[in-house]
Amino acid sequence: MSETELNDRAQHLLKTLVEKYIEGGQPVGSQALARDSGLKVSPATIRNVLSDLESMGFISSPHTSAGRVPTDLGYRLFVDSLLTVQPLQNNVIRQLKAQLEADEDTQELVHTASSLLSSITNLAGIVTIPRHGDIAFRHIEFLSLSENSILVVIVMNEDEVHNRIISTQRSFNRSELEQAANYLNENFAGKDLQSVKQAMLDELNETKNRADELMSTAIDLASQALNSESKEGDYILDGEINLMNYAEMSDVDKLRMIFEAFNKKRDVLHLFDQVIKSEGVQIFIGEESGYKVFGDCSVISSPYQVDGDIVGVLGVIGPTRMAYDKVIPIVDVTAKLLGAALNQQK
Amino acid sequence: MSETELNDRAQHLLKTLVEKYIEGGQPVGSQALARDSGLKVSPATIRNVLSDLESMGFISSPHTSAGRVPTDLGYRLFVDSLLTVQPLQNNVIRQLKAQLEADEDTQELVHTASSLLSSITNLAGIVTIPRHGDIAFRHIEFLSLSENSILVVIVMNEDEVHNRIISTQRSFNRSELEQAANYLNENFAGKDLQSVKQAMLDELNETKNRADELMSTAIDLASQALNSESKEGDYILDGEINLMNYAEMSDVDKLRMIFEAFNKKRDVLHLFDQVIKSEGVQIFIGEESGYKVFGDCSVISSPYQVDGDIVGVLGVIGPTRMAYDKVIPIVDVTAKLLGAALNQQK
DNA sequence: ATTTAGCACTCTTGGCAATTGAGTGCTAAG
DNA sequence: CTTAGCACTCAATTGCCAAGAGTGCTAAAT
Repeated sequence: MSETELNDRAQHLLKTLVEKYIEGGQPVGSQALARDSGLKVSPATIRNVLSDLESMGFISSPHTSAGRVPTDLGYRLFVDSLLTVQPLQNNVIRQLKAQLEADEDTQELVHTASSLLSSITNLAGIVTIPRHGDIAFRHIEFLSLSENSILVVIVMNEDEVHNRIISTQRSFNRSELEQAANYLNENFAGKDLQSVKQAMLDELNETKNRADELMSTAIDLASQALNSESKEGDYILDGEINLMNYAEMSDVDKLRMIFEAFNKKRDVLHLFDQVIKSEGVQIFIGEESGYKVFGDCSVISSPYQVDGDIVGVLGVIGPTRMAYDKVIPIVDVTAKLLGAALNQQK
Repeated sequence: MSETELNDRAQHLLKTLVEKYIEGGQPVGSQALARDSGLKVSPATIRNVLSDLESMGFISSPHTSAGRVPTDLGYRLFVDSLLTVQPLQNNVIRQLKAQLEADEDTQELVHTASSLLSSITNLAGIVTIPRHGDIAFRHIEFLSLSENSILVVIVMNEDEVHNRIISTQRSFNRSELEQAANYLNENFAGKDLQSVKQAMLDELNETKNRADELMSTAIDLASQALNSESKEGDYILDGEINLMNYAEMSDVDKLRMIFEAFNKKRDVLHLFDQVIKSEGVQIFIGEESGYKVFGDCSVISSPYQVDGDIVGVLGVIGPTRMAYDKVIPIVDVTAKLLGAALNQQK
């Protein structure tokens, strides 16, 4: 059989093989398949099929006398066209909904989502901090801390509070700071962050001419604080420890590298950048992710949206051998429910 | 030899044994000791001494034909009276100082301290959030988010900003909120948090009579927000991953339990509670900590103080077999420098 | 009384078959 | 195209042996 297309039987066998391997973690042999596939064929026949599947790259055997194990490609075919996803249990949905709706602010929400993902799937849960295309400046407050340091509190969007301490050349008294804050609040509240920045810069040039030092400094301070607020992507991780439960992660070295990657964040964010562009659940299997560290892992992820705009990505990461049928719908609805909860908050 | 007191030679041998074991990680035998102890005695003599040390519980042998390994008790004697601590290199002190002084706020400082501890020692660094006996109320701000939720921003002490969203029965307009904030800021700024709370409660009763609804609500809001601010002990952990580098931690199960303990925080905080009461560096070796999870770990910790008051604890945690002579002084000076940096910030 | 050499003993470690068992690939017959 | 039969491969286990490290004990030496 040298066709490129797989016939039904081959597909069915691949499917049961992957299912059995996911369940048991042991290489699956022809006997076991003959017994459990439901097909009325002998092990020998199955061996022929397996041999084909192997030469097509869907499965491989660790060594001669072991059974077969799915390759990344095998998993790929499995999730793309063989998988029958488990319908999500109602109580899981209810649990998710209840927990997410209880939260009051964005930060909490993101944490809860991450924690729910990890605890329900027993994998590591990741949720990126949502970033709105238009960050609306809302309110600013200056507080003098000492001679030459000022605490700036900025509220953006609905409920995001940021605070930064900035150093100044000279000291300001309370009324100066109050005036500056008032000025900024009255003129810029509700405006888009980008345009605020621009307006501030323009203003800065103008006021410099007018030598209105206070305003100039106020603007300076605010934009300093705003600038350093471009944290540009961060995520909340939860349940990394779950990964330690899996046999395929029993190598401490591998584990360490994965944990290091989590700490550095760069790679994970990069990976998620690809997800943010597309809709729906996205799956990276093993090497597909492009990162060697995650060579034995799969990532199941989905963007989530507020107001129809994608504002972030969430997902789970775990061993390649994971229960895709259960995890995929969980990631899917969590993304939807998180979006809904964020929407409601407005 | 059945004395309870150890003679000089026995002490010296225990010392070199511990040193050699810390260095090499292998059980140390009589030959090795005869060679490296500097004593002019034969292995046979040393064996006699080792036998005594073993029966006194300071060392033990994994099996008959292996050398000896220090027990927790052996380590204890070692750190208590045999250890010669390494004087800290000047450039390490300079590095610590420079990095800590660069930080502007308490949060940053605590993070930096934790990160420095872990990176210098290659162990896990822990720093508890400082807690001042008198938390001074400084400034409050209300911002209406929606119909029935209000964002409360409270600044306490020098630079600690907390924000909370609270739900309200009815909606407030901007000037109402401004008035309320002004009232609180004018009357309570600078006061101790406890007395503010009390004053607020008193005020609340009064104003209820006067039916001054706005003030009453303002006070209510503020105290609600303040109440939920009693997070009562938390710490910043850094470099857990370092622990994965040690051979004695190569058991994934053990590692997982330790990481779980870090996540739950309870046990670590409990342990640190004992440190906060005493001055100077405190060491828990293996089982001494009282927590099975840390049975193979030692904790080296020290309280740190601001204005002469102990406000927190920092330390490192790592395998029992660690370089005590180097780590102890590092923890010591880090505690002092963190205290100094916090002081300076005021 | 302490130290030490000598020696028997114990226990781990590594290497080297031998055996077992699972699973395969091939071939020839159905 | 399917399947029974069979030889073959390879990992995993077992038992065994030798080497090496280190000990404890005893008896002699200091």
